[in-house]
Amino acid sequence: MPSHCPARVQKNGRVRLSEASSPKFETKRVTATNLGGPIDLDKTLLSGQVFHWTRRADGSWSGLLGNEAVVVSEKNENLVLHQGPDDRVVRHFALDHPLEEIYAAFPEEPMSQSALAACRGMRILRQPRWECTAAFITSSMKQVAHIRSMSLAIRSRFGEAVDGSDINAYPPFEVLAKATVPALRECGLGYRAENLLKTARLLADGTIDLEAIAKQPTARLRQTLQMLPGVGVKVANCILLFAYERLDAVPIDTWIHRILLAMRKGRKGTPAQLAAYAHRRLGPYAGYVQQYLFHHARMAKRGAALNPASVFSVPFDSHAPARLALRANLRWSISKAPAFSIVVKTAGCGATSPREARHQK
DNA sequence: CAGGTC
DNA sequence: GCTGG
Repeated sequence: MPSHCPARVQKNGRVRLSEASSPKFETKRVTATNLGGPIDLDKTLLSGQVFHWTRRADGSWSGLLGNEAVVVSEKNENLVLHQGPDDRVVRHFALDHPLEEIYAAFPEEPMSQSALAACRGMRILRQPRWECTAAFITSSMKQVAHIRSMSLAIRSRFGEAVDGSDINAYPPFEVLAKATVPALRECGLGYRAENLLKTARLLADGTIDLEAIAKQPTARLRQTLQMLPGVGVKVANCILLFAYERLDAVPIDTWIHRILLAMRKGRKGTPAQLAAYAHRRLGPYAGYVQQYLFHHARMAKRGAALNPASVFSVPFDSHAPARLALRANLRWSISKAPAFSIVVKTAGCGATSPREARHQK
């Protein structure tokens, strides 16, 4: 692709954002009728599955798909493509995922239904394998915002400029394989630098081929991925879900861990037992359910900081009306659906404050 | 204290 | 055990 053209993009990255959105780029409208279902772009790109996209003042999003600049926005719940290769963009945003079928498979359980009501339209992307693998190797014990800053730092330092984009492409593993631990640490990786470097080298010398292993069944693929340094069971599940379209894979991080405990009314268990429970309880699209629960819980906490009463003192049952209204006429203009409470011990439908929940842990 | 790993 | 939002 044309990524070797001399970049019009300066190093300071402050390139003609206005030009990228100027009328010289034809605006194509991707409608639900010809290309699949609707999408909630904000929720999709803010849910911590991909980290380099930037929301602009006008609400559109700019990012990269491999080595190609992409600009998209949302209109009437449809994806609007302003710039980028349409076929690949549509595939990336997974507009063919059968959302209604997926929603029908969501568990009849208050937290899942609450998350569904709040996050309708959020899609799980089909991400490039290496970029996704690398991003989640750097993710351990990091906040989403910092994973993003590490990704951008690595792109800026090691990646190639992309015509029409203000950020660089993610460097191929062949490039990172030749990097050094100190250089990677300067991108903010800390102890993760060594893992990313070792993984890049394993891929560069052909020990593991991220494309070739895609045909492995999920359990085996998970084991294969865990051969990479820095990839444990949680990160492996993230890669399975976000880069190998294994929609039943359930990454269990601290958020999902707490939520699963709440679903089990506080009953603990080994990691394997919780994973088994998650698959039983969350169903065939467990990975989708997981992503909705994750994003909703994070947003609920953010809201709680602003207005604690509005989020955490809502009993589960109070969501029922909104839920029913939703199902009645599949409209999803609910951007302010009530959040669920995360409680470890639920006595009836009593509200539990976040502080109490924490103490009960 | 944070989307864990070894 | 690294490190920043």
